[in-house]
Amino acid sequence: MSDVERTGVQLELDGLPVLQARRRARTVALAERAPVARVCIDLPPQHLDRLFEYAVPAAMAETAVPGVRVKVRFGAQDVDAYVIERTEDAEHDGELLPIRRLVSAEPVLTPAVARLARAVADRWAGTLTDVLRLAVPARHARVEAEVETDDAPAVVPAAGGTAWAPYRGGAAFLQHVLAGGAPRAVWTALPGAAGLRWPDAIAQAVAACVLGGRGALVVVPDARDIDRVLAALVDAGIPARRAGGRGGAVRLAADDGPAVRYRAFLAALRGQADVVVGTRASAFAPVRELGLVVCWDDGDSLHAEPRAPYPHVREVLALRSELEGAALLVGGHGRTVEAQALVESGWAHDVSADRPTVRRLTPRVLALTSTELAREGAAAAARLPTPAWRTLRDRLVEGPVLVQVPRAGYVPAVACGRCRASARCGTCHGPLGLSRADGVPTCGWCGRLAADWRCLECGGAALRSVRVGSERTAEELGRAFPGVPVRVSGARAAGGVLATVRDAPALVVATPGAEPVAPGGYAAAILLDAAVSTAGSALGLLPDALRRWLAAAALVRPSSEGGSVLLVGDAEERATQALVRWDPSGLASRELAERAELALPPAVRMAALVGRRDAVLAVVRRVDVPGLDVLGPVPVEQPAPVGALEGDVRAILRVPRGSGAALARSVAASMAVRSARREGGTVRAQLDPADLG
DNA sequence: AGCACGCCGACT
DNA sequence: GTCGGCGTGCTC
Repeated sequence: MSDVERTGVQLELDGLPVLQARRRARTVALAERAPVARVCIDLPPQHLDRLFEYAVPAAMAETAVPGVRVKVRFGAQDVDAYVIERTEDAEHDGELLPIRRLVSAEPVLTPAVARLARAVADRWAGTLTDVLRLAVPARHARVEAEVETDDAPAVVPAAGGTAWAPYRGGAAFLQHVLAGGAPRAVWTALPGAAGLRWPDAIAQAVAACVLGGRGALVVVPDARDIDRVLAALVDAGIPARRAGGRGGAVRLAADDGPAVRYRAFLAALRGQADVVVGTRASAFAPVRELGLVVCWDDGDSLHAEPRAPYPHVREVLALRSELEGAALLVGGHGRTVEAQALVESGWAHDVSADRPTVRRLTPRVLALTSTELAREGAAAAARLPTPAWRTLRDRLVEGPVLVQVPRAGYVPAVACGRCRASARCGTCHGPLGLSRADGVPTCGWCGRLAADWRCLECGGAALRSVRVGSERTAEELGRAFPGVPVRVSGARAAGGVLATVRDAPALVVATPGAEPVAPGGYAAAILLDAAVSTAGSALGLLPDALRRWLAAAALVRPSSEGGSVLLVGDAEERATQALVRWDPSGLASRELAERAELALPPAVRMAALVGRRDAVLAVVRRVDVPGLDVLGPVPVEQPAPVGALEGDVRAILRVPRGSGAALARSVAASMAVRSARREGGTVRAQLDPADLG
């Protein structure tokens, strides 16, 4: 191509209309080297998910580099785009339009992240544009222009891995990371003394990585966990990055606001920070020379991205570790079936403690089921049976006691006092609940008050509680233990989620995931309403219930210090035993075997297609993969899940595990045909759907 | 997505 | 005879 391009008058060719007449003749001097930019256009339709080529004007020869945002003319509109690569020659045979404008000279999309985003789009049958919207934060021009002086001292991490001592393979993992390797580990974390807990273990792994000259990325479920890891990183010699400094860690969370988020993003991009600790979207953070990626508590639903194409942090980081030659650490107190599959396929090492170590570090765990309580007589039926009450009383002398309640609120569900039928809203048939002792029952779906409620089954007018929430529990315990302070922690609690509580006698009532940390460990934990946690038929229900119990139990002192955990209620037997034995991988392994027998994920790969019936059927018909099994479509359950409308159907596509990539490719192709033809309605395609119902 | 072109119904 | 419906096709 010549360095001066004439986008000239297009004459009629045989049979071709004068389509290109609007490309006005204009002379643009082009870049001498690599005058072609291949760009990803920011438009949603699936059939536009490919690169388009534009000419690079000479004025942008040095600035329109891969990764920068540009404006280009696409059809009749000006659209945003990312330069993905620069090449000498165009593949497109036809005139190339010049890039119109450079939005910013900052190459925010690194080649590594661009490759990852492409792989994620392919894996989840989505578009590159959709993934880039998750991966790259909104630009903040003022932050981008901030200049820094270079005066802060460089960061020198400390060597050491004491927090890994309890785990078989832990020291080897760290050694391998330090030496520049890319080991993959699934880790079951245990409780420990201050300085030896999961944030410390992660911090020490990160320190080994940084000491070995590479950057690290830690993704945790929520902001509170970010703070815990950052605090542990300070102890490991990696302080928060200071302006003007080299090295250190930054927090990257969407709810920090655009300026703070973009500043942290730029610090990683520019290599000023070598450690990123963040939530979900930070799985795509542009860490330089990435040596280690960590996914903490991969069973937490916050790791599942709710926006298309619905990627999961664990899987994104697994992909990333392969693409960038980085080590992978997937850890938690529990063990997900998916993580167990990584171990059993031989892809990742199991890093966990042997039985004596587990017994030494964990509290004593007891299950108070109705069989255990049979000899207690009438008191057995109580929500807080006598043995649990005794434990509370005895352990409260030693320090704080944690009470985990599966439900928030006061009385989230009520039933007819006469016939026990669950109380439903007279208008929409949603579930009724109480928010206060003297309150009127309220519908959980439409919010209507049910002042003059009558049972639809028997006409009774009296209500009874069937589920008791954290607020009511706190009230009851306060009465049972007068003089003991009661704290409530939860997203919907008056004081919100508490990060810590003092090492003094107190009753700490928390919903799962909102348990505050007691620096010296809780004296005991009571896990209430165990039956609620394992009721239902959702996939992964048991390992998930165990994960929530273990998260609370892991905050309790070891049995040698009197620490004890009581599970109260008749939960599912295997989950109960797994807690008593503190054996999450055993439960996950059995669950995995069962899934293989029933042809359920992760033994197979699935795609869910949700939308109007004819639209879903059209997409399904074009999917062609060897071994494809089409289930449904069936009407989606009520209330409809997020994004689904009433009357929508869902089809499930199932293929053998090895055909997962082909399934994603075929679904994406069918969705592309759909968008090109503008078939009506909406169809949401989701690979590895979390809620299989 | 947006906009061109192209082929069939009710009207200045 | 035209103006205009929205069904395909294309956009570097």
